[in-house]
Amino acid sequence: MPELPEVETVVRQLAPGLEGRTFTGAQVVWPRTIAAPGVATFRRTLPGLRVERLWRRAKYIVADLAGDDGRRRQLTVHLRMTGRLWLGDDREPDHLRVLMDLDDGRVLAFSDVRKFGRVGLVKQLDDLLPPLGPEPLSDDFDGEWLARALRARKRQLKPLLLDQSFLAGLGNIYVDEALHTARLHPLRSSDTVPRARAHELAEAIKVILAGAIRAEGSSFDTFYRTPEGQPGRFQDEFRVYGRDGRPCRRCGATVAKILVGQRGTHFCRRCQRAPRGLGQASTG
DNA sequence: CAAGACTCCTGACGGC
DNA sequence: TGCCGTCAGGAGTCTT
Repeated sequence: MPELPEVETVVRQLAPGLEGRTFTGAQVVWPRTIAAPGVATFRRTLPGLRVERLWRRAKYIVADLAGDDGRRRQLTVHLRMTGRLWLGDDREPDHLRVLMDLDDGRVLAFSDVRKFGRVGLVKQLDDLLPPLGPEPLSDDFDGEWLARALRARKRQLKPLLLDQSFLAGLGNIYVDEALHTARLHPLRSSDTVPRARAHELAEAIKVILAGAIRAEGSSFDTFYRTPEGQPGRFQDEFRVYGRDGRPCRRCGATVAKILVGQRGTHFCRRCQRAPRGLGQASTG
């Protein structure tokens, strides 16, 4: 599922072909995909708006738009689970949800098997984006910040790191990978993490995300593909995600899978010690 | 505030 | 072969 590295890859591949182009029209195949405004307003507003810059915030793809008449808007795309965004051809005719025409004759296409993805068009980004924590690859996020932030809360690490208002961009895969690298149990309470381990976790998050971006994301099923149609390569470097029942790549113990907050959670019982007060029963 | 359940969706997959 | 139940999960919402 697209997380920060996958969304970043989409932005990097699309930006050169999209920046400078002007939208000329739009078709909405599945109305609920449009988060804002209404479908009619979306279709009426988009034509004439030129893409000044394509960038990413958390897992949102954002296009800054400007019209000759001085209008300013921002187009947002959230891929959620199975959304795909690409430029140009008529590849993948199935599951198309929104088609946005460009002045060079190409189309910015959004497809989405499970229909969770959303496209928005707003005057101000704050009108659409929920509260978001810092970007994990920015200087705003480091071991010191994380140590304090963990201590200020009292929440299980896994759900906390998935919480976009705490830290932006992580999803199920990279949280499991980062906790494994930092040898922290997913159910451990955030306020019990020692300062040094918080620094390790922050470093793990940065290293893993950067590595995943270099590998153009992770593709372990048929869903995520880059805008150029290629699968990512980071799945080959997974340490725990999807590896339940197989040996831990660090210590050889069998990787466990439990449910945490309705999400499959993979970890090594030997490398990632159960926190005090959590018996075997509650750790799966 | 924390945590769990529920919802939105479809396709893949296991069992019979 | 086909039918049915289950599972997967990002994130918003609601309940405990």
